[in-house]
Amino acid sequence: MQSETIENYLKTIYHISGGNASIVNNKQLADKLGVIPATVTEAVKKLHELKLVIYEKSYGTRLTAAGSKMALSIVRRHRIWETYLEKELGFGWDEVHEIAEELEHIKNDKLIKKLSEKLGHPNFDPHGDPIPDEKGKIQKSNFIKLSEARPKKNYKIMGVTDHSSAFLKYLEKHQLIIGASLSIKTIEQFDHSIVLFCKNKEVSISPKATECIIVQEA
Amino acid sequence: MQSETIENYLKTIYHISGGNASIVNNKQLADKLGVIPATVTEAVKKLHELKLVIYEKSYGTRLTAAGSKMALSIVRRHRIWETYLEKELGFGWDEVHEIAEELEHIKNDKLIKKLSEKLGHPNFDPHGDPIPDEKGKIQKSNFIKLSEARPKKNYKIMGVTDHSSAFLKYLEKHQLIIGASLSIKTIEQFDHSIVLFCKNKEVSISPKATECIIVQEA
DNA sequence: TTATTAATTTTGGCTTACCAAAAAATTAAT
DNA sequence: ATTAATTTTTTGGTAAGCCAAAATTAATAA
Ligand SMILES: [Mn+2]
Ligand SMILES: [Mn+2]
Ligand SMILES: [Mn+2]
Ligand SMILES: [Mn+2]
Repeated sequence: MQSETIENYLKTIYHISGGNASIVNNKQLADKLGVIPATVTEAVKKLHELKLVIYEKSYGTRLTAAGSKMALSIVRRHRIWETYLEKELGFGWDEVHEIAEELEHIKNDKLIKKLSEKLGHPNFDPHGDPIPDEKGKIQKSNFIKLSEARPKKNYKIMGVTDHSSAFLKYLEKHQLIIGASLSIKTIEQFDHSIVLFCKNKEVSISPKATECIIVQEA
Repeated sequence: MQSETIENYLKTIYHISGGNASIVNNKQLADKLGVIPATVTEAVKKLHELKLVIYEKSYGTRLTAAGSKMALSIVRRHRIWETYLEKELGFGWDEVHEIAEELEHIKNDKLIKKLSEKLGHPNFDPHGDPIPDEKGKIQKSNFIKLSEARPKKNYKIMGVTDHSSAFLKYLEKHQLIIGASLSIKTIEQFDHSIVLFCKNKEVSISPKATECIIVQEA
């Protein structure tokens, strides 16, 4: 199995399982990876052989300790590159994901070390996602989704879970960028859309969007 | 044919042909690419189909205009990355080639543009090799191999043609780095080894090494 | 000009990573 | 408890990129 393929599988398993090595099924993997489930079946069998996952037939797949370690290292590379592209090379936060998707596969520990160093060892990428350290440790946080926020309270935007250019541009338009402060005015009970104040303007955010914005109570 | 494979073939054809689209044979390609000639035969047939080379059976292969353009763009990416790794990230000139060998395949014009910009649009890489511009144009120079230098004259080291870590470390040991001035003391007629002065020290350089050092008359 | 050597191509085969379609198993709905 | 829908696996097949060995062609030496 080619290294880049392995890495994309491990990373995707990691992301779907939410970082806690919980079980992932073929359909989800197939969808995220853009292949059909039959292809996933073959792949996870091989990853099992490599002892990077535990694959139980007709049930699902989860990362082993070794697989988890590899996944974390790929996630680290991805997020370091995203941060570097934004901070050092002046790319927009909506542009970096796609490029990092390729750069993440360049395996040279010294390279990542130098990039991280130059950035002052950042803990979060431009989307607010935590960057695992060399050992794979991720900084804990009390972030919640905006959809879980309570009325009247104040929050700070810490990240996003949708990295698409369309979504990020939409956020920028409303000045809903990382670090911005906001307060919840009301939450519509019938459709869960949220009306909030940000930069002295009132904005109504759809439930789909509130699911993709990560905040921290201020 | 996968893009990375195509790129490595085109780049290698370009290098062997010395940049003038002259004919290249299978054996040379096979050696440089680390495959057997049979594999090259198959590959050049496909590249011919793609109109990137002209392949004439049992005779040889040369780049078309399109192939040449692609090759130049890969060479540009490679050398920009090498320069960036050395100048911005502090890698040694003996370390950058290997990493650039991977980075060169990331195709994002804006990325290369930003790197080049940050470096002030350099014309030469850490080994003294010219960096083609966005249009593929290469700066002309009057560089010669040290093996072609004349006694008594003074020269400046402009580059190397062997990028191996072993060779570059050997040069550093004798302070024969890019930009260094030297004068030729004598040239041994029987084996063509060269005795030269550099940094007030006399060094004898083997013919194999003089073939790999590029100089300019001072 | 033969004979020998070297380079090239052909043929047959392998592995990886994918897909399509059919079969089997699981899960959800009635 | 059946039926229907969904997910998963199996089976058969493809294209890319490689190799080994045999056959061909070209180049070199005798
Ligand atoms: Mn990837
Ligand atoms: Mn990110
Ligand atoms: Mn390469
Ligand atoms: Mn170079």
